Amino acid sequence: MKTPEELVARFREQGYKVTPQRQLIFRLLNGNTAHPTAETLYEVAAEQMPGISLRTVYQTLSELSAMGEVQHIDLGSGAVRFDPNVDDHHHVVCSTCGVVHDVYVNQTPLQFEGDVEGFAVHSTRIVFSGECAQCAHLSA
Amino acid sequence: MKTPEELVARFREQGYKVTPQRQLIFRLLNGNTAHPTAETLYEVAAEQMPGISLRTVYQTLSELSAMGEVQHIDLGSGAVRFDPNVDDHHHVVCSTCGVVHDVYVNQTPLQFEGDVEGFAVHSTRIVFSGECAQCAHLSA
DNA sequence: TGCTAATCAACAAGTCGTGCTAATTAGCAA
DNA sequence: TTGCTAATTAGCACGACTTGTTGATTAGCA
Ligand SMILES: [Mn+2]
Ligand SMILES: [Mn+2]
Ligand SMILES: [Zn+2]
Ligand SMILES: [Zn+2]
Repeated sequence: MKTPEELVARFREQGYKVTPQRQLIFRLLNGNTAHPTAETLYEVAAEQMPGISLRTVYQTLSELSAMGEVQHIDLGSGAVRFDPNVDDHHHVVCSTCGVVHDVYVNQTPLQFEGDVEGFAVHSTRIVFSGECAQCAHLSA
Repeated sequence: MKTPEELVARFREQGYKVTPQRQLIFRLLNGNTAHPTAETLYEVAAEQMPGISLRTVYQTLSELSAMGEVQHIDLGSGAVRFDPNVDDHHHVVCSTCGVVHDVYVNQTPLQFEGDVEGFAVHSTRIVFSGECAQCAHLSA
């Protein structure tokens, strides 16, 4: 994702108004590695701006997604998570606590075999599931 | 997934009754590579057994899933898909028509780097997205 | 044969996300 | 500064998917 300042410029170029709500969301996403859901982002936003609506958070995330500034990640476990990291990367997910971390896989593009003659791969998503160090500690 | 005959035995062992509905679902899943949703499986089932309920299809799929006989795959695009293939395999998905095919990746386990000290990987899911040969043909 | 699980219809509910409306606010261009 | 119009808000509804519940009926199997 671009910096909040660059996003402000980008939004103005596109004819979108630069509102305090949007700017707050830009700042909250900037450098955010938590892979938040819209809901959790809303909760943090509401602390700094009581009265902001969940609807607006969803709306701004959709705009950023359409602009390619954030990625949305569906791990199949409830709500979609939003990721300001749009580099080519993948994820590890702790099955116990649900934490999500970025990982980088360098053997890509991956080779595969199967009955998929002529299939043109555009993107590859890898999700590693398991148990994080903290959860392993607690259960030990 | 085991064969329908083996599943019948397995269900009886577990104290589950072997009903015509369950047996039909066993047969419909056997060798099924379509990665159907509960709904699509229900539609096919209803042709052969008018009156079977969607609820029962969901129920039986849950039982099979709990027994490890089917896998459920959430591609983040609507309903969960069910897969009687429980081998270690992965999927290609056509973004245009939604078709899902099995693929096998042999350079697993994959290496990755990131801020994930001490994370124990239990499973890896890979989804290749792109365009299938048929869709490429039609759009050309 | 009889106990009990399974099924069914019908409906509700929960989660996630979007749509809509009407009123208010406020960004920004002229 | 003014004025057009987008944006926000509250509030409610809805759609998709899945599970829960209830009460009546069916049927598996010991
Ligand atoms: Mn990420
Ligand atoms: Mn499969
Ligand atoms: Zn954990
Ligand atoms: Zn296709």
